[in-house]
Amino acid sequence: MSLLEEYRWRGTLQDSTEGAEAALAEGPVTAYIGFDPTAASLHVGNLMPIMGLVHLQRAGHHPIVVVGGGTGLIGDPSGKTEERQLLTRETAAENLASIRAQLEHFLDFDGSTNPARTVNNLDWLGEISMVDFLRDVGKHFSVNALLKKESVRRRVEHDETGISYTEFSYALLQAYDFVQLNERYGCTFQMGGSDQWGNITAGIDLVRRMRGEKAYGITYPLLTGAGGHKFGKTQAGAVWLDPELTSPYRFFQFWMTVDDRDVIRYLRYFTLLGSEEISELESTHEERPHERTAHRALAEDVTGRVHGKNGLASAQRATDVLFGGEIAGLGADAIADVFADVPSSEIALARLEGEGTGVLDLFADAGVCKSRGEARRSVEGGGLSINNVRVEEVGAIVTISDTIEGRFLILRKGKKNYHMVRIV
RNA sequence: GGUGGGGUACCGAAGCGGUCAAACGGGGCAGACUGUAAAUCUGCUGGCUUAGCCUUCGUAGGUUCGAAUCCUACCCCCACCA
Repeated sequence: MSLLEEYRWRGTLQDSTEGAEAALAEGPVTAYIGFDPTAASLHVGNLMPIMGLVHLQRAGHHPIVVVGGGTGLIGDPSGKTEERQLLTRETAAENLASIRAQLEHFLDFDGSTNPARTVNNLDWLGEISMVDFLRDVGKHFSVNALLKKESVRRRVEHDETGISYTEFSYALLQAYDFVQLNERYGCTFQMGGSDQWGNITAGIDLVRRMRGEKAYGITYPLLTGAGGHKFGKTQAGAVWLDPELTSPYRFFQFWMTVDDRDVIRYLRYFTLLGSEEISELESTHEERPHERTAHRALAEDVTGRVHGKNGLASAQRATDVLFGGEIAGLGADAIADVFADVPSSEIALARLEGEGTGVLDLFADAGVCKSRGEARRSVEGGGLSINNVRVEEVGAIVTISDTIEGRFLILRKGKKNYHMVRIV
């Protein structure tokens, strides 16, 4: 199966420029995707492009990840209604390093035949002089055409926000990236989200004009969840790949609670499972949805890739206990293990001795509830429990005798928000 | 710069002297039902030492027994005009 056929059945091919398929069929090509170094970690929203590169590399092509240290300093106006906050060079460089580390879970950077590589476009954007840039690059762009670009026009038409000259120039920089990558690495492909179409074609044109070479582009669709929610956002914010920001347990749970209508699609997008396996999961899911087979497969595959065997194992252990068995039967050591990934806090032993501590304070201090008032309301609505026993009274008192072997308290809000309090 | 309109809780949006911690909708949280799903129904959605008290309606002052509501100044936004 060719690369584009792979993308097609997975539903991750939105569009491709003319001749792209033939060029890919001829032999290994070098292709790139750009990532914004706006944060020190990638999040699940970046998985689509990452998987795009994974398939590319598996098909024997050469992936290049461009972390936009230079363009990140400028800001892409696409999809933005307001001027962006600019990054500092230092931040961009730090973020780049940690992003690269995360990508190593997906791509092979050491293989001898077609290793992936990361490059920072600041390497050339930081060097070129204004005069050279305007003469060599700017000359090829018509302002008239730029003004017609959707991303620019929307901003130009809105007088209030407008667009700065800086962001207006963004498309030129990205196009110039393509030229540089073509020159340095023989790169002839660019991939990106469908909102990048304009930037990609601008790059292709510039490669043709400045380098006299034919280049291609393909785009993937922008992701939306079935409920119309933004993909990858939870009430707690983005779902990050960094275990410090989103624990493997939470990460696993994110996939376990995906809307039924999305789960098969996500299996195609975010796992390497083949079409037969996915079809099988699909029919299992349709016949016995309560078994959550498809969700489990999705969560296991993605969590395993991002957090490794150990991360996946601990997330699964916690999930099995929390959503299957009883906490009551477990010893403190087993609990410590299971809850290693669950959010936790500490409480002084002294507060549980004698008088003990009120449940409202306990939940508020642990951060499970934002305030005592919220804790009170949750108790009234029957939403809180300690060690899986529902809290019935607003005035309930917790003492050392309620703890698990004097070491832990397991707080829960709602059905799936667990929190461990360690007694110190 | 001129004229008119406006800034209310997470968002949108009512309120226009007391009965306003502020209608309604969305979102969020929780409960029920299920399957850790969706849909639906129900409750909650400023804080606290909770029959009460405290802080909130752009900012700062003022009038009044009493202000989100009236007055003054300032800041910001929107529309039209220049």
